[in-house]
Amino acid sequence: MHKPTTKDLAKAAGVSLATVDRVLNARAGVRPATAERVRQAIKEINFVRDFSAANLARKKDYQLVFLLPDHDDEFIDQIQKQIAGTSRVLTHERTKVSILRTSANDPHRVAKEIDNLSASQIDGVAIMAPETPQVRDAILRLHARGIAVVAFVSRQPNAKRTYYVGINNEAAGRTVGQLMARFTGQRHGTVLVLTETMQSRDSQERRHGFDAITAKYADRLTVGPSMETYGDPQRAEKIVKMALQSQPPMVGIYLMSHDILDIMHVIDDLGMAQRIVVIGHELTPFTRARLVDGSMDAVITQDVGHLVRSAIRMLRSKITGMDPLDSQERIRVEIIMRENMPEDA
Amino acid sequence: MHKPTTKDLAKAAGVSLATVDRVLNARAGVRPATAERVRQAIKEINFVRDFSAANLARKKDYQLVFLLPDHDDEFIDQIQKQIAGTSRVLTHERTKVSILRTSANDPHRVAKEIDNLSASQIDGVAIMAPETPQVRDAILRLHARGIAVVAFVSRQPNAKRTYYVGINNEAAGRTVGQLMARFTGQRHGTVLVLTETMQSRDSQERRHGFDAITAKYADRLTVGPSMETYGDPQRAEKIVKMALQSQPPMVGIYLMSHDILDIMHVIDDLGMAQRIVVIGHELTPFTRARLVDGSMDAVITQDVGHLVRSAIRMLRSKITGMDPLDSQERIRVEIIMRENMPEDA
DNA sequence: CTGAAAGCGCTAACAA
DNA sequence: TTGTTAGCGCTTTCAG
Repeated sequence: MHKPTTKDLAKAAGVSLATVDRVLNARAGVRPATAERVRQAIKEINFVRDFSAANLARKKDYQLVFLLPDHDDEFIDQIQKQIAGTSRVLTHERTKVSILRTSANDPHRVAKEIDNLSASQIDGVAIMAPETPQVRDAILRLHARGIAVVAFVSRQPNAKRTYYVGINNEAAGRTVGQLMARFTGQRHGTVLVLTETMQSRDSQERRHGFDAITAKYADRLTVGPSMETYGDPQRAEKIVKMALQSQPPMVGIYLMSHDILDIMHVIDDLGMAQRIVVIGHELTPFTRARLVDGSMDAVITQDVGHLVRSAIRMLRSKITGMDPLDSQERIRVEIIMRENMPEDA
Repeated sequence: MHKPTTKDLAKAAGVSLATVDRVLNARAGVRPATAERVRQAIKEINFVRDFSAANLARKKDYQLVFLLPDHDDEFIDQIQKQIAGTSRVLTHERTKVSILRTSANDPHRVAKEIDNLSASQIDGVAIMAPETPQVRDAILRLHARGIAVVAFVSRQPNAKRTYYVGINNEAAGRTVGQLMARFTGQRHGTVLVLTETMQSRDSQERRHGFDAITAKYADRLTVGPSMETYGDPQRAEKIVKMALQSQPPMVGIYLMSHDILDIMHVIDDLGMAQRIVVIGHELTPFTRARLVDGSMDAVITQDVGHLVRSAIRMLRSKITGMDPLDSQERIRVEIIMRENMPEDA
């Protein structure tokens, strides 16, 4: 027998195609009894919807937008590139995605931007923005308007029902901790933790995971407090120089932010990268080069292409009601060294 | 303006829908001049095909098969599970995949099986089998019959035009080498390399990569020849016990095959796993447990779900002529430790 | 509240 | 060699 279609379903339930369609799409105007009859028939004949046929008939393009911080760094850059690279494939899936940049540090502006979105013809939004009450509320407003939302790269734990597409930052921190411990061999010394800011929840989670592991090595590793650079190279330099004086001597540096160009240049200038274990986040052209020349030892990263595709799939599945393949959506905490660096950009 | 359809294309080229369809699908019976006219029009109006509509109209299911070795181990098991898990999603894509098991060590049987396939109603095959002349020829016969083929997990470098879905084994070996060097700290000692067999090209590639890195640490690491267990626990035990006598003492073990249950039990019984760095391949329930209890230090793996999906996508794209998104198909050499172990099975 | 019928973009007989 | 036409499985007016 062939796979049952809406026609079969209509026959089985003793109704017309239109009615079948109505209950399939949970539209109003069907007597509860009738609806129930259809639902029964679905079980009986084991009906499964053909979504591509539905999309074809609907003749509708799904409009998605990525809301990204307007601050420019390599990581954001990669995200943009991946979004662009995906769009060709998306044409075949009746999906259009655009990018919107907004000031990451002004919660009100972000919230405003989100509200604008909910007014326009948008079906889904991936939001990358620090968690704030304003943003959280704006997200809830999106939900209320029936617009699909996912939290992208930055978790939004207080915006209920908001799926998170991104790495588990605590696991990432733990992983760095373990690598730091192992890569420093049996050496005794201090470890410097450097970040742009500890304001963000991501940083806090990473630090938490990092400490959980390094605590086990307290007999030989002394981990200082997280030093914040506020994106200021001068400040970064002072911090690193200071740390160099420490007793016992410095054996490792954990670069916690993904924006680490300035900091790495400072470390370079002091000529210590080769002697010290340096571990950071995100695989970018810059960190890639550092892994190759040995000035960084490992990078913890999330596959940006996967991140983008996963966000899109999740949005689409929320919009169409078709549920996703969970195992495909899990974002892995990847360890990259020179030896297992993927070849492409 | 709306996205151009075949109708627009027909109008633009001054031909009928049927003719458009013929050139789109490279079918015979079109005068070259006419075909050219259509091709011109495609450029001009920037036409892109709607594949899901095409599939709908074709009313055809794509039949794919995975040809797997009939030897049972955890890795094969995971592959089967992932194939099963993917099938739900595949229903929406008009794709049916089945699994065929065959004796991996008998090239003639494998080739026979492949030939049978080419007789039946199959559109694409993913083949996991050691490279042999027989298999290579059988694969070429598939190509000749217009059946899509990919080499799955095992490369087929001599079967021309056969795309490989799997990890770069040399890079995997290099990665293990680097981890071994770093995880052993500054210690001096010997490293045991254990494998089921060195017959397979995969093993040779891994070994090659491994040596390339450990050679740099020759001053403190002595790496012995690859010891083959032939799947015999007794033999494994003898080898390991022998290695334990070595001077300088053993500091690490590289388990090169993915079938390592027996070997690990031997290592356990000798009570040395905790003192020695043990690195192996593939994340399975078994290796997962070893990472947790600390008897293994790291595992190099390829995401099996990704592997399966990628093979399917490549086959489908070969069949439909729709080209894939390269960046999505790159299979990564993943490093898994206890800290970054993905949660699910 | 329910149904009949036209059509989404493409394919595949069947005619011409 | 080319065109006409009836669908594929589903949605969506528009009547009833």
